Amino acid sequence: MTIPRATLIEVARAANTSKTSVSRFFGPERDKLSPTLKARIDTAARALGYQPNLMARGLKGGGTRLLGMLVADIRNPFSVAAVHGVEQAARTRGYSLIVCNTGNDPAQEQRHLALLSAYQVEGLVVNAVGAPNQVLDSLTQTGVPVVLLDREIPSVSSAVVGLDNALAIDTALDHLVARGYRQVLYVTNDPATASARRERLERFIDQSAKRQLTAHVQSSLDPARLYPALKALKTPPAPTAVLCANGTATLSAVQGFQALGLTLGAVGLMGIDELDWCALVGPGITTLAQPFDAIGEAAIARLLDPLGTRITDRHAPHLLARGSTIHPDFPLI
Amino acid sequence: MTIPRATLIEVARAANTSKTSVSRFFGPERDKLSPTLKARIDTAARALGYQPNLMARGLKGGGTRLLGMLVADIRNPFSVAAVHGVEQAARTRGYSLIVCNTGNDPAQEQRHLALLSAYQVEGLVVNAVGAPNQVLDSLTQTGVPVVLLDREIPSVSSAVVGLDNALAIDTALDHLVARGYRQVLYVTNDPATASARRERLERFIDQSAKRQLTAHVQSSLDPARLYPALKALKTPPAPTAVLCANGTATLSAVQGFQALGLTLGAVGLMGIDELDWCALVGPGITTLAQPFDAIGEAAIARLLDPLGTRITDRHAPHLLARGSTIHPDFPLI
DNA sequence: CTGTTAGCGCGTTCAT
DNA sequence: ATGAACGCGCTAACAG
Repeated sequence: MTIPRATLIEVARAANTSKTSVSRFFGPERDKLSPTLKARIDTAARALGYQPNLMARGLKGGGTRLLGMLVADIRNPFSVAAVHGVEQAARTRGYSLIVCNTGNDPAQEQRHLALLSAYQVEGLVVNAVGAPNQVLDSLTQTGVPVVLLDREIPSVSSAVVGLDNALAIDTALDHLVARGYRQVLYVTNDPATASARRERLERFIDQSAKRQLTAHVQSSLDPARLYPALKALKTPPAPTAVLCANGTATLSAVQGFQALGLTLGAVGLMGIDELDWCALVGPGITTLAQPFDAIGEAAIARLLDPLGTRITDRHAPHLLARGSTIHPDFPLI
Repeated sequence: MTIPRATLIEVARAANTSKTSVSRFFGPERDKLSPTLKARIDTAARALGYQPNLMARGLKGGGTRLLGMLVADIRNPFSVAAVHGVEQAARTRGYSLIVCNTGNDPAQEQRHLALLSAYQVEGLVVNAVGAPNQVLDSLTQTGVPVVLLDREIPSVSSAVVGLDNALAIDTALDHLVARGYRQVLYVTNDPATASARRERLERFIDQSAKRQLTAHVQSSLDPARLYPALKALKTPPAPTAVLCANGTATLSAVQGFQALGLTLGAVGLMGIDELDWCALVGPGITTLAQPFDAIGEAAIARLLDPLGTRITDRHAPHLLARGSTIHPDFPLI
């Protein structure tokens, strides 16, 4: 009982005209049609419930108006926000987005990349997990623009769009210093696997020294390694804060605080990435929010406006100061 | 400097054979080729970096292997989990997913539906916000299977896959009763706009009566209306709990608890939908988690296995009991 | 302004 | 086992 979908030809027949005119009616050349013809086509198309087949259109060279996005882990709030930002920007320009989740698996990443290319996407936003050089190179070679989101890939020269990591670290340290903390433990998950984590870590080491802070680094979120590091903060020699490299690290740190009975504020806590619950835990957790709308817009702009050399790739974070960085000895006025 | 993507014909030429053989090589008829030919084609294709054009394939009737998913609000954790579940199930069967976010806007919903149909998706998973009867009907009429996720649509007969709402409410009430609560405030956002909310609310009214609980309903999350309702719970006549219809309601309730100084447990709190932070707030918030893997799998099964009449559409929640439903007068043994 | 013709890249008969 | 020819739905020259 399934009626096949109406085609251009059927509409043309019903409207007593040719394919071309109908095609024009749905394209940018609609003006070049006489009012009478337009009316005829309109009624015919409406009556048949006609909808252009975007696939066939893409075949000829009209473009698929499809963009691909590769995400490391869709369940990570960072990815969700990024997808949303990119999607918004894409829709604004009349593009749709195929989102693929790699689940942090490089093999999946390769497969999905191949798949997206097979779907003739006109551009690709990649939040990489592995280093799919080959695929990406062959892709750019065929003229498909690629933008890297948050993470760069060794030997891939595409633009990287994301947070200004150096500025983020600087902002965080400035805030912690202003709030009276003199010693900082930096908590991050494996810096080897993502360029953004490396950038942040390096900047932290560099700038904490410049600010004369006592700095420590904990580069594993495994409780067996993280908790001892936190425990050492219980009776600190100076006001001490924990700075978390991203949302995942913040989550682990908060769990650690609760498990070990640390008091938010007495030991400061601050994280990069804003999460739903950061305002809810205890006195609220101070965070640096990423401007995902701007980032998504920039990614799409890089993809679709090849001329745009003045596009901002590195975006400033937004500080959300809350109770977790108020030390009891330095209450706010 | 962009080299156009290699086509079937070019591979054929390079391998000194015909289009057909190359086509067979990439299709299910690969066995029907002689080993020598297979080898020739393989090297040629590899050398040219050939990848079949899935768009062109779809044109002839081979199917696009594309599925569409429409989501009410991608930033809602419910949607994220649902997308993930559906995507997993789709990939397992070799299908890709175009995810469209309606942002709770019925107009956008209509547009995206039209778009997905234009992309020749072979099936559609819809988490509706409005009531796009027309589009959906014409879609099913052309043979595109549709599955409704969580929310049914008036006068659309497609299967609805999601949580077993009645069972969820029953489970919640049983838990609250077992934990000693005798009075329950049910907090929900507008029940008019989503069938799942209605189902839950009705079941709550029905079953709370059956269990001889004193029941109240608060059907707005606006602080101006919600907070007074919560305030009334501060000095309750009997052990009282708040039951939240979904993650959004839980968030609002927690904020209310904090703003009004209610103690979790002394006033019980329980929510449908598990969220990252539920384990972190105070003594932890008791929730009912939705089994999204099973739900996604069921949705895809309904779409792709037309024979499957034994598919389970309504799925049992998973109780995560935590401290927010431990009343001080009834500590656990 | 409008219609005619020729592909786009691929799967699919139907021959060989 | 292999290849030639046709058509999918549409857009892009190219006429009128």
